[in-house]
Amino acid sequence: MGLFLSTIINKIDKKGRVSVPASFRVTLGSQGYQGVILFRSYKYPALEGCGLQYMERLSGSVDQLDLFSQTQDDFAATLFADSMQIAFDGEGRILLPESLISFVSLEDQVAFVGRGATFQIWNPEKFKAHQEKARERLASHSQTLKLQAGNCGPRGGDDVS
Amino acid sequence: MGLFLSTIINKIDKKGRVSVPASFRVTLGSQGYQGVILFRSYKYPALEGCGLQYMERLSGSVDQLDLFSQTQDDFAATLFADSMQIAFDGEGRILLPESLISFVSLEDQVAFVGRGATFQIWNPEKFKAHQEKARERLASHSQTLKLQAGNCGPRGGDDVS
DNA sequence: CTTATTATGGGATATCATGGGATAAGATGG
DNA sequence: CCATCTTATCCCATGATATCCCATAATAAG
Repeated sequence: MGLFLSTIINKIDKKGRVSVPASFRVTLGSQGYQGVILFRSYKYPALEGCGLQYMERLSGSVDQLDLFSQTQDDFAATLFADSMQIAFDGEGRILLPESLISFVSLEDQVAFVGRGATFQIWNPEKFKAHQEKARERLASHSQTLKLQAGNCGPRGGDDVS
Repeated sequence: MGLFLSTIINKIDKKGRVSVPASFRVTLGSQGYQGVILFRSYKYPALEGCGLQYMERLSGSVDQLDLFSQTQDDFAATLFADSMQIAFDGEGRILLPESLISFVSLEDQVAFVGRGATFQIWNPEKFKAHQEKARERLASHSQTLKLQAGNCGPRGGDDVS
């Protein structure tokens, strides 16, 4: 499974269509579905995005929780209920529902923000401010990162809440 | 087998008919029956919904419980005795029995709530409140979900918080 | 510099959701 | 067994919008 890298800003038109960056489309398509899964972030004014395979893995994780347990119920009520599966059109665009456009305060541009195994969709101005804060935090704490061994690539640690 | 995702709100008419969302109809139909299985939730003022194939798997799980045990009796009394198999009409609608409408306190709108392998039917206002509580519970316990391994083989899952 | 790919924009068509009415089927009573 | 009533099923129409198709401009790659 490929990675979502870079931050790419595309336009959203009057109908709510936006081109998904070509590199993201390749990574998404390799997961078995020509489209995206989107849901509202719980932490930021942004959308969380991933491919179908990633969502199926999440689904498998929820299934491994005890059937009918409170935790399973709560994940289902938030994660699946909030997710939208949106297919690419012939030109590699998706149509964003008005509810998600409002949630993210999109105007005429959309920022696709790669996050390794997943990506986010932001209002570009808001993301800029968010990124500055992230840089400041890393700099002030001199944060480091352990490089994972092997050829599976970084899989975990992505924020979906 | 596809996933039930999103929350879609449709109208219920005077006859008790409601359109099953097109994406749900596709997922349900792929399970071998053009219709839904519905039964009353024992935890929430909602209906549990699934496809025929899922109900068959549930049946297989209950069959593995001890014959005549209290648990098996209880499951049988709730899952099977209470279940209704309702076919789509020509326009992709189902007719909800008055007993289920009352149980869920439906007025003029119905929320179809995707939950991965199954879905629920709620009164939209009640679901909104329920979803907020679920978010709060997940946030307050900092619940995490181990991402199920993909095709990297049987390694330990990674946290997604 | 040329070609290919990607992104953008507009319009037509198909699908979905909604609403109403006719007909058929099932239940009930005589 | 038949008649009647109720309601489930089927059929049709309409409006909204999602999907599809096409063209053009911009950018990336060779």
